[in-house]
Amino acid sequence: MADGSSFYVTTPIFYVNDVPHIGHAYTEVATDVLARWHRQAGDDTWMLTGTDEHGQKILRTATANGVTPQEWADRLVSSAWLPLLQTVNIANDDFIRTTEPRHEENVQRFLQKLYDDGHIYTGEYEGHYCVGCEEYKQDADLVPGTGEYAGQEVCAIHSKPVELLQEKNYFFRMSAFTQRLLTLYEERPDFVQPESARNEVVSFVRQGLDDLSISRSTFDWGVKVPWDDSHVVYVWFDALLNYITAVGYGVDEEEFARRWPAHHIVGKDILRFHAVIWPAMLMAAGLDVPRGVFGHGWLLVGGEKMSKSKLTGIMPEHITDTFGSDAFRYYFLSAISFGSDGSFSWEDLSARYHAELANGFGNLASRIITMIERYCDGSVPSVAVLTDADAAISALEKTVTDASWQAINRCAIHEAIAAVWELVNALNGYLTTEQPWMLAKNPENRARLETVLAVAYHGLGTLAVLLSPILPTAAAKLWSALGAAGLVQEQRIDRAYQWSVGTRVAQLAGLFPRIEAVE
RNA sequence: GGGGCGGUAGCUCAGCUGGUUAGAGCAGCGGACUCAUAAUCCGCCGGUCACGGGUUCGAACCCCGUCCGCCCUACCA
Repeated sequence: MADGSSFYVTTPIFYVNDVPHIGHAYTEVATDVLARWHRQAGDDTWMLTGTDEHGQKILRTATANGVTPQEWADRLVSSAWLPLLQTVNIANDDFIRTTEPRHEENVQRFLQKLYDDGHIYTGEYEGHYCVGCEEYKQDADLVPGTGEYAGQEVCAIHSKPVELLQEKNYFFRMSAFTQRLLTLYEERPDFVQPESARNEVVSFVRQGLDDLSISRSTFDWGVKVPWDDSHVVYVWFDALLNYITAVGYGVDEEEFARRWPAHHIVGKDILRFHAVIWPAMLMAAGLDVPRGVFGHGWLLVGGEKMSKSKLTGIMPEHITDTFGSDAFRYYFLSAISFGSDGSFSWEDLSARYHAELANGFGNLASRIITMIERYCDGSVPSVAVLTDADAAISALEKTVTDASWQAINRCAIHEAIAAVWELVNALNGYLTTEQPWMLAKNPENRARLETVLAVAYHGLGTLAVLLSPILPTAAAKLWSALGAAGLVQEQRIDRAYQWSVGTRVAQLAGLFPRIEAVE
């Protein structure tokens, strides 16, 4: 059960130069559902998201567009990234930008401490640098170029030439933490989830870690290295620190102690930064490592991974404009086992929308509310004598409440939804079996009719509470149609079946109307 | 080269440390019902569990090998 303890959960901060696609929205939605669920269970919850705004790529794009990098970042944050949160209905508690003083100042504070404590040294680095990747590439990462770059070695990811750079760099002695990291993975098997992601990380660290170059002097769009302002901090080193600068690191010890450590939800492509580099940085600074790092899978479109660099992404609005934000949230979290890759297709989305949301849940709500209006004049009925069938519904309400909460505690979002859906299906079956419309034809069956409708009504309310994190809009509409008091998101989800019934139902517009033509 | 993950009904996927006739959802087919968003409920159809060996009383699950897909990592150059 929830005990009011701290639950701090983060998304990665997104690189503002990218265009938001459904992969970004997927990460946001998954994290938001975990946060909403914990919040609704009474945990001291905090959800953080934000944007990563430094680095050479942004500087170059801004210059090409004739504006300062700060102006460029401002523009993208307001035109693309904040709207994304609205599009998929994210209830984040904070939004951090790496260009904010609260971040930059404390990145410097963190770095200075590592420097003072001997974790940083001066070195020389030479290598092939890919501007697109913001990192030096190994030879193996290079492939022969084609087309206009024929004859040159190009980055395998961006298919653009790399640059041979040599610079004085400051290095973080990450190699010194190899053993401590392995011990961490050993002692806390769930530190990296899922299992497949953990295996990758462990085998990587077992090969031994190199020290990490953490500064750049070839451009200046970044956080200044405090003891050498001719260098700026490497963008990843800078970015990772958002997780602590956003909750008071260095300035508000009370807040920091209350929130940290966090659960990090990330795409598996950036797992290593979060499961290796980041804990090593924290160890060096004498801070707690995260509670856990969960690497979710990729969305596959036509069997291929969506790529942020190659713009094969689908915009979230394409989906929400037709199906709504609730459907977006439901679809990606129920259809994909959280942690695995998942296939997206319009056909599958449409099929699941109609089968599960429209015909399953939406229609269930509609038939129950309508019958109470028609047979009870809208007045919420109460139970008389309970049959086994009635008791089975009540028992199931508790079962799925417990099962879904347990699943959420394992980050098994899809399992939580599947558990709740057992109640949706059971209630549809219950109505078919009990046939309240038949009972209504004979006044002698009045008590039984009211009992059946009361049981169904109660189950529907439990669904509203349980589905609130996933379908916040629909759940709120349903809650109000049920005539229940307060806001649905304020109802304790870990005991959803104990909600307080209302006295009168109100008309309910279709929660998930059928959608006839899909592009 | 080393390593990881995966290859299960038309589609998307479950199948924990091996144990009776391999499961679900969707799609398809048939029936019941009418409160409801032409919705719901029931039943049926449907698989040589990538392939070849092996271990075992018994393997989708363990071992060896092969093929295919994706990913991580190295190196020769």
